[in-house]
Amino acid sequence: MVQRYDPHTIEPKWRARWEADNLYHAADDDPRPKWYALTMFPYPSGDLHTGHWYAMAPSDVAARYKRMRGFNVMFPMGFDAFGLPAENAAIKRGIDPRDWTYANIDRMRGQLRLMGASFDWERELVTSDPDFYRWTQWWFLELYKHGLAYRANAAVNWCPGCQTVLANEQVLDGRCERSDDIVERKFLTQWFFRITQYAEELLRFDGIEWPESIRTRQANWIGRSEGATLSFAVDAPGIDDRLTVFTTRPDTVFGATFMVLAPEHPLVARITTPAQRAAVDQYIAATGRATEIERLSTEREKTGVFTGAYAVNPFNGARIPVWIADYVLVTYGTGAIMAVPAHDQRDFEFATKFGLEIVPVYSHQSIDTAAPLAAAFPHGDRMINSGDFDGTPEAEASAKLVAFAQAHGLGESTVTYRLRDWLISRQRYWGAPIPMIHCERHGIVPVPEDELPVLLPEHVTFQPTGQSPLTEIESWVNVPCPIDGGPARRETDTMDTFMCSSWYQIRYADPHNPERPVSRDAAHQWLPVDQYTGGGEHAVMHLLYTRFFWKAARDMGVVEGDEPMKRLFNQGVILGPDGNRMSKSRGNVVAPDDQVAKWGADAFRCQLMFVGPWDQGGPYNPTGMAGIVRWLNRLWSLVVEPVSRGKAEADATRALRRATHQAIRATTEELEHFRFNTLISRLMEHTTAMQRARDAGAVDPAAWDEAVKTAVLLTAPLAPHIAE
RNA sequence: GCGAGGAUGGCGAAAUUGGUAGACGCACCAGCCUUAGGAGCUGGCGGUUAACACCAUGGGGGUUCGAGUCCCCCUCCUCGCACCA
Repeated sequence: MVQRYDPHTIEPKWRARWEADNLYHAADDDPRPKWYALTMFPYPSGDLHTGHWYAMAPSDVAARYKRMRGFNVMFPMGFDAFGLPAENAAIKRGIDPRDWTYANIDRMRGQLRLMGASFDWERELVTSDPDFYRWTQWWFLELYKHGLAYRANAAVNWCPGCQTVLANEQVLDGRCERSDDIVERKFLTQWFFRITQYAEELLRFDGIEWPESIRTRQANWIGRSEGATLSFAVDAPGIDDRLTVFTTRPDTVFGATFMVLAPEHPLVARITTPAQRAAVDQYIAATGRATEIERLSTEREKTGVFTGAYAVNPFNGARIPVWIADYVLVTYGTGAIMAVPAHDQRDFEFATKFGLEIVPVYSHQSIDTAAPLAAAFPHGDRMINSGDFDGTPEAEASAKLVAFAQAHGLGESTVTYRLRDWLISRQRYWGAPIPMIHCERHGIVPVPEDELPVLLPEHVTFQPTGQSPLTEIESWVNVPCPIDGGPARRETDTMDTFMCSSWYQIRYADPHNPERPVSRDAAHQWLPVDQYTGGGEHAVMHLLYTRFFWKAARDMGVVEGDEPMKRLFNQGVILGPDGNRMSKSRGNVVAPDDQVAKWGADAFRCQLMFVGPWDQGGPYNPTGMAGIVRWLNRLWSLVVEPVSRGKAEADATRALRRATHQAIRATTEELEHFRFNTLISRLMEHTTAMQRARDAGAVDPAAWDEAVKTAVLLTAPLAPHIAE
């Protein structure tokens, strides 16, 4: 009696066997070449959803493929366990964030096992374990030692919903990336990482294969801009400050007819004249209330106020008014601009509205520069109204102007970046405490390394007050100063959870090391990641932070090489059958556990991969499951049921062998490029070819055995249980 | 506004460097089988047509012996970025 294909019998059986055999543990001393395959680890939200399967199952296929190709594959899994939802659960339902998180992890661990993925569970890590965050804190101290962590007062993004500050990368369209609340601007003293020190290097992607879209988004985010800083004297009695501006168009400096400072610019208070003070103060108050969204709206009409002060254009001695306006951002360049209304549309609109002078400094073949301009024209032919520079063609103008400025001490060529330093303080409880101590006598003192980890206290009360809940715990906050034992206080902010995910892939190489975050040997053996897979939504957050972190770690001598992940693949987003994002409120959720209970893990894995190209995502097709199940059934029958072996037609044998070898070739090709949908279709064709051979009468034993063996091997990465 | 990607049957999608458009699968239709099932098997399935044949890859032009693929224009969709001086 031949057994029928029954995933519910074979799947648990083989998963238990793999675990008992420790089959997928990647040993450090394995002589085969290593392959580090990594899929982004999940946040323990409580339930493993189809999105997780869509990200992880194909990653597992790729990892299994590499294993079959003779690599010593490490494919680890863990949990990105710090973060706000745990704390929100605590506030909402009175559950301890720790209990909530670890209960979720227990549940998700079980759900992950259903996938039949070849995870190396011996290397599992949980970022909220003291064994892990001890090293997160260690990195903080190292960064501090190397001048890459500092505390500063700055304009920061404040999320009123989350009651904490956010990094620039975590603000999307003026809203909190997590809670969607409109972000406010505040001036606070916070901890930063000096990611800008690596801006130039982060723009290079040498030696790594990352998607063009991610590279472009990172490059745009870093926003390198070449130009010059020019220095203008303030023409006011008793004030000898100079106003420094950044411009990409130093060649238009003779057309600078006024200046504009950001309302928050530190010189505003000093240069404002008594007559203008009231208007200026009112304007600053108004813009302070405006949200980032309102301020950045392109449609919005320009606003601004005259400070009463004047500056002197160092190139032509012109006395030009100094205004403040919120279209100038304090966070970019020097927070001040020279306004050239003839050649910059924003300045043009401002000048037109407030009746300021407009002086073109370029001739233009189709514009009458003597008549009033209808709009700014950014590019022209030759310089005019520019003294000795008149007649210079635009292509040569900037270099000439900068050389002049440099020679006369008026300015210099400068590169500016849009990228800001990474703000990592969070006024929240459920994160790794920043290992710093504030002492009245010694200032900021790092916690000595041998006192790590700074443990998160337990049994905390949660009231989102805008301050870390840790502030309330006097017994934790008050500590002796490490220098003289005198009274001091702990830093009560915790670290951005993106800090944990910036280095987790390093820890997987040596997850239980009590001495170091990673040993030299383990780092050398396993790092960097050979193939990283995950969502592209992290383009300018996690994927940028981890590159920065790696480069810093390299410069500390902890890791080798310039990049943390050699190859990156971004899968698409799997949607509900109705084409919308899966959500309980829409009722379009496909739950992996249900699918496994119904069809088996192999079928669900294959169906997710069969719906379309992996990087494209798209709606899940529940009816399509029938095709996958039919295929697995046909495959099973062909392999386990007896066939008539004997003298086959030469043509039939040849056709079978041809189909088998085409399948081998196609599988290799498709797997190398993550084309799982077409891979499955090729395997289906092979299955059909086998059926045809079997139904034609007797099969050639050698060709048949080869076809069976091949079908099983080629299917193994995709549907590991049935293949086993 | 700028940038990138996309538009192929009823549906998801295939299609090296230009070379039989629609592989594979779903759904559907017909038939077979059966203790009638969310089962299995066989065949059909872009459109018009009795057939021959013709038409067909968002729309319009072009290059070419030959275009889903290359070039130009247009429409729509998706995703980034967006007062960055």
